Amino acid sequence: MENINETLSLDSEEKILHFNKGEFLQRTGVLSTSVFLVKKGLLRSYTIDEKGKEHIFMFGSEGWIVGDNIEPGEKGELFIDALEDSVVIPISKSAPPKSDFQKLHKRIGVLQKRIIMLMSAPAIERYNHFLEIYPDIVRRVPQRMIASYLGITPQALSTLRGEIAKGK
Amino acid sequence: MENINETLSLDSEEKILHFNKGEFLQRTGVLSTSVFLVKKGLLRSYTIDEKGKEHIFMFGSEGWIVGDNIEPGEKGELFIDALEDSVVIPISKSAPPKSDFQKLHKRIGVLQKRIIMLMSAPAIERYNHFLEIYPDIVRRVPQRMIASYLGITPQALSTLRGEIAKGK
DNA sequence: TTCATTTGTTAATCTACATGAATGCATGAG
DNA sequence: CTCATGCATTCATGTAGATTAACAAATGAA
Repeated sequence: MENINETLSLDSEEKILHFNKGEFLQRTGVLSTSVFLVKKGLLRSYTIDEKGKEHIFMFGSEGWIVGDNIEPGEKGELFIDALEDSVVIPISKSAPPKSDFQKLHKRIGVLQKRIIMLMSAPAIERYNHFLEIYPDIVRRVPQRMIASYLGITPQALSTLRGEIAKGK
Repeated sequence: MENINETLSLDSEEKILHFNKGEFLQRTGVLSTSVFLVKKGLLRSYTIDEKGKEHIFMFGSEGWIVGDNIEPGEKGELFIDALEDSVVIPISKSAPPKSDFQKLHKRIGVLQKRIIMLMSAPAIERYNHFLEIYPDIVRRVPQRMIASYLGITPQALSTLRGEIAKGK
């Protein structure tokens, strides 16, 4: 569940892309053919539901892969944007480099844990787990985004943090 | 989100394992080195939380991969057992066959959708989505397992189904 | 600097779903 | 077959977290 920090084995040609804070790497409804390895900075992927509410799917800082794993040929269902100025390497989904089953397995492991916690753990435990897993990200993004990632409202997170502070 | 029905490209030696209904392929706390491609039958993977409650992580029928994607070298956190007599092919996580990024991406896609729905959709929508995705599985497992997969209690699912029936 | 926007906090109320318990049915082992 | 166990349903009650709203502090653009 920690960073993926081995270097990725890459094909011959290796594109590097720069995105400024606030720029979009992908929008919902657009064909999605690659995922992004973050070399520097911070990305986030998220959906917007029919009520207009944002749900953050993943954060991705240095070493992580951020992407929208929909069926090949389908339109993406996630927005991906840069929360900090970022440098990324796009990785094709259809013709990937030799690499890196381990990374994919790791990624699946993170999602696995997330699902289990969404189903079985109350918000406060999910928050504490988040703090363990992403100690740095907590300091890099506003709380409302962490709430969104946890699947709760900013108000609920605020209250919950108040209780932690008191209980300590 | 539908079955993964292309044939998997495999290494030279290809083990085939048989499990009877009720048998375990993996238990929590045991070293987990491979995932399982289901050729026939039906598997399920699940955790048991500290209150003793079961949470189904995935069902896997023909063509699906079922596994416990924890860090290499870590102990598994899922139980995997056979809900029907099953035939599976173990696939190593550390030295995988040449195959099949597409399959992994597909698998990630399913998890992605699941997380998004757990965060954003009420139980009834998750249930309807489940019916679309796994029309067959609904008939193959008891309802309490579907409830578990959806992250709700059997009672809640029952009530919810009653409402759907009335509303129709 | 000034003003507008975003952020975090607190509090009152509402609701989806959990919990616990009782009941009737189906199933499978002996 | 018979009985025990598991399963689905319904109901009464409890609760985590949503919603709405009001306000203060921080941030950022002109």
